[in-house]
Amino acid sequence: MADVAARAGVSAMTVSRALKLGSTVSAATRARIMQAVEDLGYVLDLTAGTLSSKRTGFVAVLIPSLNNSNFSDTARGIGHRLEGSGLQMLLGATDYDLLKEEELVEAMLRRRPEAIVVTGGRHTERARRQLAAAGIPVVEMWDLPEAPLEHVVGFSNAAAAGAMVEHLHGCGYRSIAYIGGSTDRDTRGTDRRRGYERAVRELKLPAGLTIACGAPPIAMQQGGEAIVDLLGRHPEVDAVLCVSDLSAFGALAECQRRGWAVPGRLAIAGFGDFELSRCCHPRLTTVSVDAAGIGEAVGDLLLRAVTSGRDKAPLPPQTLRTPFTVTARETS
Amino acid sequence: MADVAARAGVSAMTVSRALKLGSTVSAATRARIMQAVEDLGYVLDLTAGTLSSKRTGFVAVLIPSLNNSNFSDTARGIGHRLEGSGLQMLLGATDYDLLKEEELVEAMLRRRPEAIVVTGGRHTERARRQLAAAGIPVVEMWDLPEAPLEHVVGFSNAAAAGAMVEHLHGCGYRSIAYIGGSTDRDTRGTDRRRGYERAVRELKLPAGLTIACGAPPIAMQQGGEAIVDLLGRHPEVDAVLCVSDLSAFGALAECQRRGWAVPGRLAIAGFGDFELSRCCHPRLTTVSVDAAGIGEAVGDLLLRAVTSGRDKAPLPPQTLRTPFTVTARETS
DNA sequence: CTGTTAGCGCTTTCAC
DNA sequence: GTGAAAGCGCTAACAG
Repeated sequence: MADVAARAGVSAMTVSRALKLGSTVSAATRARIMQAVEDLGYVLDLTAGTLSSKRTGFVAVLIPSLNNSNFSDTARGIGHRLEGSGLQMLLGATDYDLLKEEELVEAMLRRRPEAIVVTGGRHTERARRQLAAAGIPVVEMWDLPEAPLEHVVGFSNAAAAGAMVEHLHGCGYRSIAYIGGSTDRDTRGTDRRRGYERAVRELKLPAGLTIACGAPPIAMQQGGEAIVDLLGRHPEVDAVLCVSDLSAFGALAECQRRGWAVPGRLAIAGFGDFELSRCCHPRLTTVSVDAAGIGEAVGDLLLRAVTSGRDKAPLPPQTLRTPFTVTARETS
Repeated sequence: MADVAARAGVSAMTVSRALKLGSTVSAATRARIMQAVEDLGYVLDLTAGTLSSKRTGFVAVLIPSLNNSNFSDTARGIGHRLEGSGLQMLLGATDYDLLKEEELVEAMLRRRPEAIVVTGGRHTERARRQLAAAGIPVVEMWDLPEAPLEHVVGFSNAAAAGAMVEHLHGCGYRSIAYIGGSTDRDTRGTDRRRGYERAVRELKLPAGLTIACGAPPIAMQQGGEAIVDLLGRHPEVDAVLCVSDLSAFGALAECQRRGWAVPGRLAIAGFGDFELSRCCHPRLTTVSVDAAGIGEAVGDLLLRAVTSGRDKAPLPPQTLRTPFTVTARETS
C-alpha cells in the first residue's frame, strides 16, 4: 500500500480510503490511485485491515453435508443474500458429527467471524459454551430448538413428518413404515422419526415399523436395501416414509427393479423436495421445506444482526418459522 | 492472550507457543496455560497471528456449483486430505460464470490464501493475471488446459465424451445425439460437446444431432425437455449422450413417462457417475471420473506445494491426469 | 524451556 | 479531502 501511495503521490491512508466503498476521495485522486493499483498489481490485504478495524467481513456457516441439495440450496440462499454486502460466507461441513462440529466451531471462531450459523439445535457442551461466549450473533437453522442459543430459522421436523403420516393415512394407507438412520447423529432425522412415531400412535396405526439403515448420511442405496428388508419382515406394510428424498428414491428404484408397483403395492414418501423427486418417474410425494428460502431468511437475518451489532445495538433473539407443506405426487 | 499469560504466570509468547502444535513448552507450564485458557474462555485470534507469521492457514477452492455431487465430492476429497494439516479450505461457488470467478479470485486473494484451486482452464484475463501474480501455488482441476497457469489435476473432457460415443457405436447405435448447454459458460460441457462432435465425425456417423438446452447448470428438468425436443425433431436417433448424469436422468425419467423404452427405443448415457446413476432403474450408463479422487489428488498436491513454498523451494508445475472410464450399465 | 523486542500491513482517530 | 501518529493481537527472531 505504501508503494501504491508513493506512485500515486498520496499517503497510504488515502489509498486505504480509495479502496473501500463509502469513501471520501476526490475523483482525480482516486483515478491516480486506481491506476497505480493496476500498474503494480496490488491486491488489498484484508487480514491486516481486519486487525485494526475489528471487522473480518465474513460469517461462518456450518452444514452437515455439502453433498445434499437441501443444505447446498440453503448455503446458496445465504450466499445470495450476502452478495454485495461486504460479508463473505465461509462454509464448513460437519459430516453429521457433533464432535466435528465442535472442532469446526472453534476453528471458525479463531478467525473471528462476524456471525455464525449452525445447523440444528444439538451441539456439544463445549460448542455451546464457545458459541455463547463468542460475542457474535449465532443462528441455528433447519430446526426449532427448545432452548435456542440465540436466533432461529427453521421448522419442526417432527411436525413435518407427522403431517406426512397424516397425509398417507388420509390416502387410505393403514400400515405406514419409516426408513431412517440408525443413530442420533442426524438430529433432524431423529426428530422426523419421533414425529412419525407420534403420528402413528395418535392415529392408532400399527407401530414397530421403523427400519434403521445405518449412519447418516443415508443415501439412495441404503433406501433400496431398507425397502427390501422392510417388506421381507413386514409384508403388510402399504406405505413408507423415508428420512429424505434420497433414500425414498433409492427405495422407489429398488421397487421398480423388483416389480413392486408404486404406489399400487406400496406408497413411498420422501422428505425435502429435492429436484430429483420432481423429475423422477413416478414423481415422488414429499415434504417441501424451501431450503433456499431458509437460506435467504438466514442471510437477511445475518445482515440485520451484524449491522445491529456494529452499531452496538444487538438484535434481540429472533425466531423465524419457515413453512413446510406435504406435496402429494404420484408415489402415494 | 496477555490475560491468559498473566493468569498462568508466564509471558504471552509462552502462551502463543503452548497453543500451537510443535511447541516446546514444559508439561506443567502448558497445563497451567490450558487451565487459564479454559477459565477465561479464550479463543486464539488467527487473524492477528497471520499478520506476523505470514501464514493464513487456508487455501481457496473455487467450484462452479455447490449443488453438483461431482464438485462437492471433489471438495470433500480436498477437505479430507487437508484435515489435520493446519490448512483449512475456503470454498467459493462461481455459478459457472467467469466474471463471478474473477470477482471471487480477487475476494479470496485479499484474504491471502496459501494456495488457490480453480475449476477448469478458462478464466478472464484479469483473473489469470491476478492468479499468476499472487505468488502462491495455483491448481486448475477437472480439465487439462493447453496452457495451464501452473499445476493441473484433471482429465480431457473431450476424450472422455469421445470414449462414450465409441462405446455407444460399439453397442450398435448409429444415430447418436448430444444434449448439453447452449452457452460456453460451462467449459467442461463445451469440451464434452467437442469430443462428441469429433468422435461422431471420425466414426462417420450422422452429424447435426446436438440439442442445446439452456444455460448451465443443466439440471434434470432440462434433460427431460431436451429429449422430447430431440425425438420430435430427429426421430431416427437411437442413442443420446448427455452433458451430465443429471440431464441424462431427466431424459430417462421423461422417456419412462412417455413409454419410450430405454434402451429399446433409445439408449441414454450420462457423464459423471453420480450416485443417482448407480441407483436409478434402469441403471444409467455413464462416464466415471472419480470426483473424490480428483479432490484427494488436489489436496495432496496442495499440501506438497504449500510446504515447498514455505521452504522457499517452489514445487515445479505438476500435471496429474486422473482416469476416466466408460461404465456401461443398463441404459445402453 | 522461556522471555524480550520489534514489527506484520493495514485502519482508527484526530488534526488540518 | 487528505495526512500523521498510534496501535490492532499476535509471532519471528534472538537471547538467555
